[in-house]
Amino acid sequence: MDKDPLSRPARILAAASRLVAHYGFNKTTVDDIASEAGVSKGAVYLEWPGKDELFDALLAYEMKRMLTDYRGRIEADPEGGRIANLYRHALLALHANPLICALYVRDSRILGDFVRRQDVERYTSRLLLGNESIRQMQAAGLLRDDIRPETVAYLFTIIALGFIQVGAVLPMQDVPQLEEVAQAVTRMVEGGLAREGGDSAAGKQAFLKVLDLMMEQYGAVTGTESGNGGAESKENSGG
Amino acid sequence: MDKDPLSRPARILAAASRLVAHYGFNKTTVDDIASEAGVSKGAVYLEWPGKDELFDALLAYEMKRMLTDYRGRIEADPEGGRIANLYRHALLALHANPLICALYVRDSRILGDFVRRQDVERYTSRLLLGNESIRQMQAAGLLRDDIRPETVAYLFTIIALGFIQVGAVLPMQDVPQLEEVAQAVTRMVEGGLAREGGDSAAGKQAFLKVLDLMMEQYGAVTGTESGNGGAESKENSGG
DNA sequence: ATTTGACCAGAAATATAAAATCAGTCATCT
DNA sequence: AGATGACTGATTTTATATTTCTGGTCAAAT
Repeated sequence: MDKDPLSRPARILAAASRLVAHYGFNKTTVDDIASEAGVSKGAVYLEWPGKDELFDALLAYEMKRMLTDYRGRIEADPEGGRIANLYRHALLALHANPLICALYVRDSRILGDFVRRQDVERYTSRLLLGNESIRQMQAAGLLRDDIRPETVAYLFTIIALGFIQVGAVLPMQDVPQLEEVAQAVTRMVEGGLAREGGDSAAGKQAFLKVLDLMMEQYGAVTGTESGNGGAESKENSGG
Repeated sequence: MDKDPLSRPARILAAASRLVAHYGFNKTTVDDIASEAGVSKGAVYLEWPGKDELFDALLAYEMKRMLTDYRGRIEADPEGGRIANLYRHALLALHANPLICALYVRDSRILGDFVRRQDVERYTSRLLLGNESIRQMQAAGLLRDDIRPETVAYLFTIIALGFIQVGAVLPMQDVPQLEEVAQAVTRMVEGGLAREGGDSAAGKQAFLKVLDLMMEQYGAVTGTESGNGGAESKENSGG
């Protein structure tokens, strides 16, 4: 721990991520973040003009981590271009990032007053598979086209919502492994929405391009140069 | 309105249902309920010893309404015994009853302090398709048996959760019709979880028996003798 | 025998003041 | 320059007093 490879802003964001994901925006002070990152409070204000801007940068940082994770999962999957796998990886990448989950479901315990001051819509609006991507999948013959793209997007939103919140609101006695649930969702999407014989490889490439565009949206967040952000392998199943 | 066919306790419960669904348990006073029902406060205490007991009766009343509605939908559907339709009707019956929805997702804005004093688990635990029913469906050859019943139940819970909450947490720009979403869910379940060639009629009969058992659990709530409770045709799609 | 609504005690909401916390600054140190 | 942390005013939290509200009762009315 004597030499942290991450740049200072990245260390601050990582510290903020840990604290905010646990205590929420309101209960996390700039002092907390600074000492967690091993710097002084002044150092934080050398990077960002205020707490709101830091939190803005944090969300962009986490979004990039999540998208990087998502991209990795798709690339590693030979059938990653199929709609069911695309959605499955989206669910898992989302699930692996508590802060983006909180953002997605607008968890006011985490977002606190920030949700009132800032516009969180721009993050959640094109978070999962958007209407355009779904249309693309239909064009590539990977998704049935006798169902409106808006309906598919809505359905995907519903399942993602439930997927994220089920642990928090329903402490069920028998919680299956995360992988098991993800497989069941995949099977449902594959069986009910996918189309046979589409060009999976083309679909993957097309979607990776969409992901790249989304990544660009969040700009070069200060201090994410070292590594991909390390968002992988954070999958605990229970709630 | 000069002669209400409902008995007094039923009128009180119906009034309570309207008020509690809108204002929540905490903000609905016994006086409010009494005047909404057109009786005095004393009359309420002639039926139930206290507010908690009234609310208990209200939940049982609404549960019976929802189950009656559910039963009606299944009976009216020639293919109502298939797992996808069974689940679809469950979603729609659930969606049509705001109070049971609130109970299902433990909406503290509606349940208020009641959730702390009373055990709401006993309602939600066997609300939707339970593990036993799912096993039954597998035995009847209507559901693939290469997936654990617990996983199916969990998946159904996830989708129901998202289905209920999507309107509240995500004011999307393009909200499809309720029927359209329900059909998409049906298609997914049918394509991904159902099995070809099971005995649909037997499945329906078996499940109707389960429903009857559930209904019995909630006993003869005072004042539900007239009609089935009138839970049908209350489907607005938006949130 | 039913039903009512004024009444009461305790709970909840509101108001006010005192204490603690925190976002942001900047003189100082390295 | 680069970084720090004591300092400050505004905000939040805590504590306390006061008022309003509401669950439950019961003598009186129907």
